[in-house]
Amino acid sequence: MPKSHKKHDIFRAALKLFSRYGYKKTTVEDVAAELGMTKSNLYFYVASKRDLYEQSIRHALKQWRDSVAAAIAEKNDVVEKFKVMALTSFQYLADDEELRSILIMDPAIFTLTPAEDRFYEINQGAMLLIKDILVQGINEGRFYDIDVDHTTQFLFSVYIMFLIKTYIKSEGVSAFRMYEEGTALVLRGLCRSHS
Amino acid sequence: MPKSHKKHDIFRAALKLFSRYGYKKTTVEDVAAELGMTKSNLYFYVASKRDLYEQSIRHALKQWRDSVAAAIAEKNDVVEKFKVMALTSFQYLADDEELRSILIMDPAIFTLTPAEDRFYEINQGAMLLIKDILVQGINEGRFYDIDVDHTTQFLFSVYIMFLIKTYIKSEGVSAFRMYEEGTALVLRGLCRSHS
DNA sequence: ATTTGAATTATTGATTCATTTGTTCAAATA
DNA sequence: TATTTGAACAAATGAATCAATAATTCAAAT
Repeated sequence: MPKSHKKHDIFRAALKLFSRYGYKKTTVEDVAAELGMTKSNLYFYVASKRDLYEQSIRHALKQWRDSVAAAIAEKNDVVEKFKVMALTSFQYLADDEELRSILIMDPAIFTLTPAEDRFYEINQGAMLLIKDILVQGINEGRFYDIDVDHTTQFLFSVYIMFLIKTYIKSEGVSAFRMYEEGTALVLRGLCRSHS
Repeated sequence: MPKSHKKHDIFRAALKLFSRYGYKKTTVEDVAAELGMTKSNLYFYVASKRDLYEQSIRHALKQWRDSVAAAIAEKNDVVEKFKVMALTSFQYLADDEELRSILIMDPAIFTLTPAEDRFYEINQGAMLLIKDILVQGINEGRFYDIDVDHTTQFLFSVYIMFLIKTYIKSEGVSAFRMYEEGTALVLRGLCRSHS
């Protein structure tokens, strides 16, 4: 079995247990047992319990981002791209119960501030998805000639805020309606002409 | 001295000490001493240490809201009102160092979720300021015919988010530029015609 | 109506200790 | 060589205790 696939199994097993019992209550031995190996062998793949935890989350976050990127790639029209991005990136969490559960137990994973973001590179990748759409919209003359970087940061912050509101604190339906209304408002603020 | 003015003094003194030492490190006796009274007498005005703390914050938050309301009342044009609201409500904290300091020590004062908001009524008042502007804009035909309640919630959430980013985590200048860019974007999304 | 001193009750912080859990590593195995 | 193991060691944790500090009450005084 290739090592990368083995790591995939490890991270998925770890995520499963961490999401059920939380970081503290989950022992390295629990994870090893779930994988049918000894705990000392787990240390062949990760540096520490903390490392196992962070890498497991990293792994899940990357899958999320790639899934959104794939959905965007299917569209050509900028406005469609924007809408798909807003929707799928938001909906994704509804399906991954384990990741959602971890996020609730460890809300610091979603931070409003880049400086204390443990998953900075991954989120940078997510912001790039937004930025590319803004750039395309501006180049095609469909979006106003805005400050791309600051608007990207603005939109990403709003997005993170809604994830927190919807999934971490669970405002559910109400937050989703706000998200719809907000997305529409923002899209009007971006587009030169409205249909 | 009227009782309400006495309470004002008490809350201001308490805020001063709480902002300097934090909730735990500040004793009821410290506050009493600052006011030149005994701690048992302080209990004539408040129910508990917690009550003293919460009321002090409540007091400060009300002043803030009233200050913003006054600034808005000076303008007639909706767009001007919106701009003034966005600016003064954001700038206010820059001047009240004590409140800012408390907010940093107790970030839960600003929550993204109404359900766990200890200062719900006060924030409802703040949201009313936004709502009134939206209603005026729609009635005058200058804003799109949006869902007022959800848009109000959306804008208030975005506003709180920026307060957190700017004053609690201190992203300072960068966050302020985002706020400007965001405000402009939102205003374009609201307005029917752009100049 | 407001203030006080003294007494009571509730919290907190420091300390200890037994137990669990995280981590390392030399030797074994495939 | 890459992976796995068991045994040993080190670090973290939770429970229990206790003294000190701080919160709260209240009858009496102003």
